[in-house]
Amino acid sequence: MRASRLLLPTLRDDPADAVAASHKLLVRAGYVRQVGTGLWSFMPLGFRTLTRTMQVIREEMDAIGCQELLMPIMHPEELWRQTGRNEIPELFKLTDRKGSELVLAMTHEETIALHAAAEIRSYRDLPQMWYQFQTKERDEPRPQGGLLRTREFIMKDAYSLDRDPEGLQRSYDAQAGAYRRIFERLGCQYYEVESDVGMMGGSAAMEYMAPSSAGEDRIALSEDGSYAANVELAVSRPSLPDFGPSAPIHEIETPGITTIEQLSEYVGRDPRLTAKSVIVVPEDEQGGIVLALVRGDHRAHDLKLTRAIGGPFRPATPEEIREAFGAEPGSIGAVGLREGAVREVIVDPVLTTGAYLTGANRTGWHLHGAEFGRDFTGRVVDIRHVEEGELSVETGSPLRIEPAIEVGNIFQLGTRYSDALGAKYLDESGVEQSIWMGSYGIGPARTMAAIAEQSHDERGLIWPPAVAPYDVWITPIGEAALVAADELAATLTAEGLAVVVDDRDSSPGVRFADADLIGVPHRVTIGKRLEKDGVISIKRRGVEGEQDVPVGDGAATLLAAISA
RNA sequence: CGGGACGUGGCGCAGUCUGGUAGCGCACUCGGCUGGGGGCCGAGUGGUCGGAGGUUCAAAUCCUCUCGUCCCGACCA
Repeated sequence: MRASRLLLPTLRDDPADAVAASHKLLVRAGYVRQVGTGLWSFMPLGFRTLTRTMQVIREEMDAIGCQELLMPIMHPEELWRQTGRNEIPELFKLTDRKGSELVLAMTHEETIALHAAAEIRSYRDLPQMWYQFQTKERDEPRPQGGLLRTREFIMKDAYSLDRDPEGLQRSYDAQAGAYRRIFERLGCQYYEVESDVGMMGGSAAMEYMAPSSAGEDRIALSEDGSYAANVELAVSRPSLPDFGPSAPIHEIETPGITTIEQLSEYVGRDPRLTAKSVIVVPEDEQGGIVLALVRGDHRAHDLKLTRAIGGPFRPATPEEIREAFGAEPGSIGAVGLREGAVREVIVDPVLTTGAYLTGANRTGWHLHGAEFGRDFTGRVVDIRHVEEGELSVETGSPLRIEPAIEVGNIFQLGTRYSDALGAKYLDESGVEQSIWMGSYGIGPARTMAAIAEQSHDERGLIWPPAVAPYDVWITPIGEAALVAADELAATLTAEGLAVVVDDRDSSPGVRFADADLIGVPHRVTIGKRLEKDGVISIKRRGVEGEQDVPVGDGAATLLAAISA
């Protein structure tokens, strides 16, 4: 392919509104263009990389016996009412000319369960695995970072149908294996981590996380590699203070002390010997205040606390705190609460051993030596934010916390969707049973962006070979060089490679800069040295130095490098 | 949803405070030189200053409303 015929809308400057590296580079290199907030076109270059990414995914899905199909984006809202997911705020809704209510699918569990209900009759029909590449629509509160978070995106979504939990586990494991091979082949560095089931519901879930500073998620990883989890549900062993002997609880005066730091300093005790009161108001009809207790040096994790409460919440106002506890914020604790002051006390498990310094519910006073069970109580739920340096529960290996981009996930859904839509089968003894479902997603465009985040330099993108839009970029300098370039391109193309001959009339420097920005793995320069020495230069993107080879060996050298 | 910022040729920006004939760089077109890292010279094309309303002799500039986009906090491939 001649570059002069390609749409290569490269930009010299970073787009002004871009922050993420992948956003800047994919726009600058001419891969994508924005249509609106969270809405992107894939230009020809970008579409090639997207297509190659999807092809790797397709091959690995096919390899585990997952069958490709295609379902519509627009669904009757009634279908979503059956699972209650029509209430999700991210769901786009519309009405047709007859007044029928429709939704734009954000995922396809309902549709799969609908088809399973209609087509699966017997245990002999199971197991099944189906997948598609289909557009998803999500009314995101905040699209972000170019391709990293969009309102419309193509997802590879796969679904498994099994007769029982054991079958589901086998399908889930097969998908996990395929996912590892996919990210491996794509050249996307990733971690497989335990994750929250979120809006999908279900029993088990893992996320495939591409480490990147642009990531919105945080994952906890043990140094020995044995533990990896999203901080949304990560657990750890915190360091323990020396509690000393148990003593009766007693009040101490702490004038003007409102923070853990002040308290710890004032009484001269380790912050790990204090308990912190987090006071929140659940945003539901039930009303009331929740008092959540974590150790003084710890933080409550919002999502963990949301799960513990069973729904969203907001911080309590100082007025609400004064009214419920009869004391100012900063002196609040769980000991000696009056009847009905709070809806519930939630206690982080760390606090169930030892004695703590905590608010006395009397302004300017704290309590020494409060012990769980003796002096205060509450529902024990892990709500603690795991911190860097804490130890893995299993092996005691230290944890580090890294930002990452969620590029894929797998869920064991169970029977939630099949029950809602009546997806059942008859077993060997003629008894009707629920179908066990799993769902498995990958965002190819987000994956592409994650790879761009992980693999670039100051000159531009550096694509892993599997996802590069072209395999070889040839820059001829001069008339004779162009002839040689076309010959080399023809040879390589016949071998199945995608090759660009940059015949544009720009100066060599401009063309080199474009080739580097676009990030094609192998670049060939054909110039003066062809006539002088009969050699051409081959350069690997992202690797220092060039290799001069006789023009006749060019194709063989490239083919060897590419198949290596 | 809360908070902040920005909309001026295709891209990146100045001009706005203090109203007075819309500018710079890049890109693009033509001619010439150049040809292994965004090269040089010359001549050009292209903008209802996001939109609407208002104030004024006069609005990119002041006022009101509105639309759009980005970033920071709660949600997810």
